Amino acid sequence: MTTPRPYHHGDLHAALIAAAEAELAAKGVEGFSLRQVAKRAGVSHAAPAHHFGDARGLLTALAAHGFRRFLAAQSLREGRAASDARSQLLAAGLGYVDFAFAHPALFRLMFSSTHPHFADPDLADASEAAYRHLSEQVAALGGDTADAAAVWSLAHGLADLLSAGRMPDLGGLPPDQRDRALVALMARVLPRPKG
Amino acid sequence: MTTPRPYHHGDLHAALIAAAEAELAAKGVEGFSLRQVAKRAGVSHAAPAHHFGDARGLLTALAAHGFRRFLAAQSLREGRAASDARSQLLAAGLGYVDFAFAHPALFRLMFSSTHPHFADPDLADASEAAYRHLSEQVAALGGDTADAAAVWSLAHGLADLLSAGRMPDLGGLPPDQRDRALVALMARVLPRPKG
DNA sequence: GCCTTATCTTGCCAGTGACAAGATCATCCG
DNA sequence: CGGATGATCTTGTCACTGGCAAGATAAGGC
Repeated sequence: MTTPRPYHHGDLHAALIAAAEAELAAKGVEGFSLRQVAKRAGVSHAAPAHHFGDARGLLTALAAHGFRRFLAAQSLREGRAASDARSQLLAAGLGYVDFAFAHPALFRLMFSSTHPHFADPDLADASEAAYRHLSEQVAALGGDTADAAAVWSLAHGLADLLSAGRMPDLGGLPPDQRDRALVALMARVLPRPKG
Repeated sequence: MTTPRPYHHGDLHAALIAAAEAELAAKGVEGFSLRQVAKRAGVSHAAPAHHFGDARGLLTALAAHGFRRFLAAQSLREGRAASDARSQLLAAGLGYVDFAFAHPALFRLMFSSTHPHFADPDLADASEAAYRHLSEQVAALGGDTADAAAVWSLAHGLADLLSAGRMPDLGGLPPDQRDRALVALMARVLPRPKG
């Protein structure tokens, strides 16, 4: 065999993001180590610097990648839901919680960390796209910015508390029952169809 | 003068918690350094170990201290509000957000960090007291556990997003307008007084 | 075919948390 | 009063971390 791994990796950029996500899931935001990421990717400890500058740069790229997958999680739920605006918004909310539940450390990196550089254009784009999606859905239901703030806060609070294990009663439910409970909660803050 | 600081500090336990809070506020959860805390308190880098074991132990104590002040922030608002159950619950919600806004790093340590040892009896007591306070207020309004989950999630989502600067429209408002907007949002999920 | 440039490695430095061993002090018990 | 015990604090060391500098290797332009 030998193939002692060529000096140039080929696609180290993508490999490092994948390794960083695995490292993040394993050790959490606080235990994240750049050198361990490099080891995971099979390169030397200084290799990431050339692609991302420093640890902050890598975490910024990872957060941006996370926001795109965050939207994808919502789209997945929307695709399985009825096409009316109300069902679509509730489905997006479930996707919001799905993502936080499935990737708690990444969710924290995206929403509860000061490490990523949020002014980075790529990250700003990705996070703004997520917010834009939400506000468009609320607008489609006839809601205003106050409605958007209510829906967002409730979904975010549920996602944050559930992913942190702070709501064991709700988080411990079987998936289908949990979904029904979440929908009932989120329905409370939807813009009223009339008056 | 001289008083070259006695070998024994006197109340290093409390001094370290105060120094840790200052360090946390200055550097955030991610940049927290035990050695810097020791330097702030004017003791050697190994002194904290005797009182808190390790860094995790110090952060655990700090989180517990934070939860007690968290409840105090709610009580402060409640004392200024009308005495009916509805006003009291809304006041507590404002206190919840006040605390997150005033101490964002500490709030993150309490709710979005894996560093504190949440099974620690002192910390568990303090955090359970906060949850108990909320659920009692919801019960006083005639609400059930679903109502409590809705109120908690909405208040928590608002606190988390506002303290992270993710809701500039709402967070940038002058305090009195912001309070009114927050009350209007939280009023949406209060248990309905009648059927 | 040579030179420039991008990619990756090795080696180094200051800073960190944990631990061990020793110094200082407070308190208890005779 | 005084010696012993234990709590408190310091100094020294270790492995590990992130960032930087210098060198090795490969790819691509001329």
